[in-house]
Amino acid sequence: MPKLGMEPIRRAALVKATIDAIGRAGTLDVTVGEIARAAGMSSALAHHYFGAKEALFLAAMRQVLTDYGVEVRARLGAAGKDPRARLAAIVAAGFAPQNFRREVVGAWLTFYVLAQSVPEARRLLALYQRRLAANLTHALRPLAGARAPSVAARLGAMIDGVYLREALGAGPPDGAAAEAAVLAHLGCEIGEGR
Amino acid sequence: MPKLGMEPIRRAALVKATIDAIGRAGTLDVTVGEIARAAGMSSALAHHYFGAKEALFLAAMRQVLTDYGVEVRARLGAAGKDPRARLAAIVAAGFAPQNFRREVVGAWLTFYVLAQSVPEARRLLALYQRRLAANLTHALRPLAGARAPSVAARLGAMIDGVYLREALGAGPPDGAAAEAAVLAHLGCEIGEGR
Amino acid sequence: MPKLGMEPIRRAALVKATIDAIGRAGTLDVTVGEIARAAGMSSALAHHYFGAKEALFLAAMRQVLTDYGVEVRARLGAAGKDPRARLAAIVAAGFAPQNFRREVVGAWLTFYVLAQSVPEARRLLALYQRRLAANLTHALRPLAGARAPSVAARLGAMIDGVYLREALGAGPPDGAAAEAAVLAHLGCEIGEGR
Amino acid sequence: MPKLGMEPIRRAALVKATIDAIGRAGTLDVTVGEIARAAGMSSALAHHYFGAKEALFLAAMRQVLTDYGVEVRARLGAAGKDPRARLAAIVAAGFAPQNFRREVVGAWLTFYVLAQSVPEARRLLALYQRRLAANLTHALRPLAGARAPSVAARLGAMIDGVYLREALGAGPPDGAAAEAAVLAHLGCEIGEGR
DNA sequence: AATGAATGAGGATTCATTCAT
DNA sequence: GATGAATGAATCCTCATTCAT
Repeated sequence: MPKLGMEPIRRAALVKATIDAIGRAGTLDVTVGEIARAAGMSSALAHHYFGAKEALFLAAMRQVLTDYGVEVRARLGAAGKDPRARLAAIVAAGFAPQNFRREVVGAWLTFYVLAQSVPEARRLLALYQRRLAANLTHALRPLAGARAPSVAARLGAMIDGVYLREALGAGPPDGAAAEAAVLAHLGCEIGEGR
Repeated sequence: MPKLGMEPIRRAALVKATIDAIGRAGTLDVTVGEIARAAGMSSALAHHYFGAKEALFLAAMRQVLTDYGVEVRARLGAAGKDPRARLAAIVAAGFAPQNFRREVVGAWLTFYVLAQSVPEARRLLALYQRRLAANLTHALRPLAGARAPSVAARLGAMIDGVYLREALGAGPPDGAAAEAAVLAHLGCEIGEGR
Repeated sequence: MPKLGMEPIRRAALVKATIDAIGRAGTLDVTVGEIARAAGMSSALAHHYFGAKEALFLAAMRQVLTDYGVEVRARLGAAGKDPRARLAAIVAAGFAPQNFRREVVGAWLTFYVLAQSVPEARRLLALYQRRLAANLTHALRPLAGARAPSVAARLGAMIDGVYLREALGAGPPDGAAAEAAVLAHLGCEIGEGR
Repeated sequence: MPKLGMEPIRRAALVKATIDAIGRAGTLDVTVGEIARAAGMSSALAHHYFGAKEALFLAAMRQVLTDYGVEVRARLGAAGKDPRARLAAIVAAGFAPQNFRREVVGAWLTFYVLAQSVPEARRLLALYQRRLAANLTHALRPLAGARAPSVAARLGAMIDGVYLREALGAGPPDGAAAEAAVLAHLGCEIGEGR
């Protein structure tokens, strides 16, 4: 008995199932059938809602980036005006338990790969990187002055690098350690905590 | 016109074609047929020599890691005893023109993904990471003392992060800029050049 | 023009086509494509329903054995209590026109071969042999007493031997002659009709 | 260093390897490569000597039939003139240890299948059956008179049936039991040993 | 809204067979 | 005499996608 207004529910379920499936498999080699089954529906319905597999992947990617963005904004809101606190908030957002689960980390990495062959994915990723850079630069301005952009670039790279390494670690990802590594780099760049 | 002793030649050609194909496509979704054709032979022959697609991928990965190792050793040999020079040599090896071509960088990223689902790939990557960490730690010992291991970990993450970002850059990868970013991080960690 | 509830229809059509194809070819070397085409569908659909070629073969084998079992039970039901009549019924079942067509006989032989390499096929065949032996032994008890089991074993072998020879005969299999041969053996074993 | 006069040796080795391979696998699905390797040579050489896979199979079949014929003649020679002894000799030949090994029995069965699709194989098998029938009929003449041909036919079927069942038995084939079963049938047909 | 039915296209893999050496 | 090299031709199987219900 199909119900009305199912569309958003179905879409969300599919997107979630996609992220989980990709993250768990560590590959983009997941079938629409698998995803749909995990989301409790037929693959035909998945196509009905997303039209094509790639669109489903992009929606999943968008979701991951959106979740991250939401987390960042929330933490920035709580961080107040202090630049150091704002930087810490941005960094912490990426390693917060919600977004730093194994599936999400695994999915993130595969999205980097997707970005190499799918222009829209590349655009999404570039957008994320620009926003991150902007946030970091803004927060760094009072602390690093003219060096802010280049420090932000390095900080962004550091975040990605640490993330990447966690994606391949054996055990469950360790958010605290990851965060500590990035903050150590940051402290060094802005002349603290040596 | 079959000749004798073709095996090593064919294998090398296939490995090279594999790296190129994966790097160019930015995906592991390349067919054995494509690769074989690029290497100038039938897909059946590729299977004859490698048995299965995965073995071909692993051979390609091994090659990339080997090439990197060779580069590192060569530069370390030329760097002499000075710790700072040795660190610079290790960093520079990763961004040297031979290994920092677009295809190689793209392939490298996909290998990270492969490592998520193929144990042997994971092992290879872990081996590379351990060697890198060991090299860095050793060179850092005189400069950072007890901090050497953690500095090495961060430096390794930074290298990966910068590499990752280059993999997605629009233009051809910029080895010099990448190297500069990593060295800036290093300088900061060991108290120079701010 | 897809309809609902096609599955049993398709499965049955595939099983029938498989028996025909194997029987006609006299080999297990029939492609899924051939079978599917003969059953009026794509090979992909055959895989959809059976998963793998072997499963299709086993289903065909099961069908042949089931058909035989049905025939036996029907004839036993009609044979009443008389042991001699029951034995004749069992023998006749194997050579009844429905099951003694060239394709079925040919298929039967190839299933013997399949049983040599596929455990499940071996199990099915063993089951058939046990049932046949049990039926024969039971019916022979009043006529052969303690000798019943060994007589049943020989009778079973005779049935198989006659079947085997018909499978290779030039013309269409001759059920009446085959049956007569087996009954002659039986008569001899239980002391009649010499 | 190729030697002269290798041809008969190579051919024999290939034929033997073929029988073994088919018997062991219980299928005709053995590759020329496997067989050639087992015979200690390249598959190219196998083709050089036999031209095609089917010819190799036929040669193997011929060998099996020849071996059987040799055995029969040897035992008939030793049996003297007594009809009963001659019949026993013919029967025993089929179940003699040399020819009643698992591989040979398995191969025999697959050859029956081969005969269904390869005319030359059918001819070979028919030849074997005719000779067997002739031998049996001749020996039966003094014992069964005009009934000899039909008794011979049944006896042949019995031999095949018992052989077939041994081919599928779990353990190693039991020649003695098989022979006993056939002889029991024979005794019954010619009025002995009940 | 939802799905079972259905398929075309494609890809990995196998293998008999050929050929130059 | 012998073989490594090489391939074309299959074949199984998977999967995204479409469609009628």
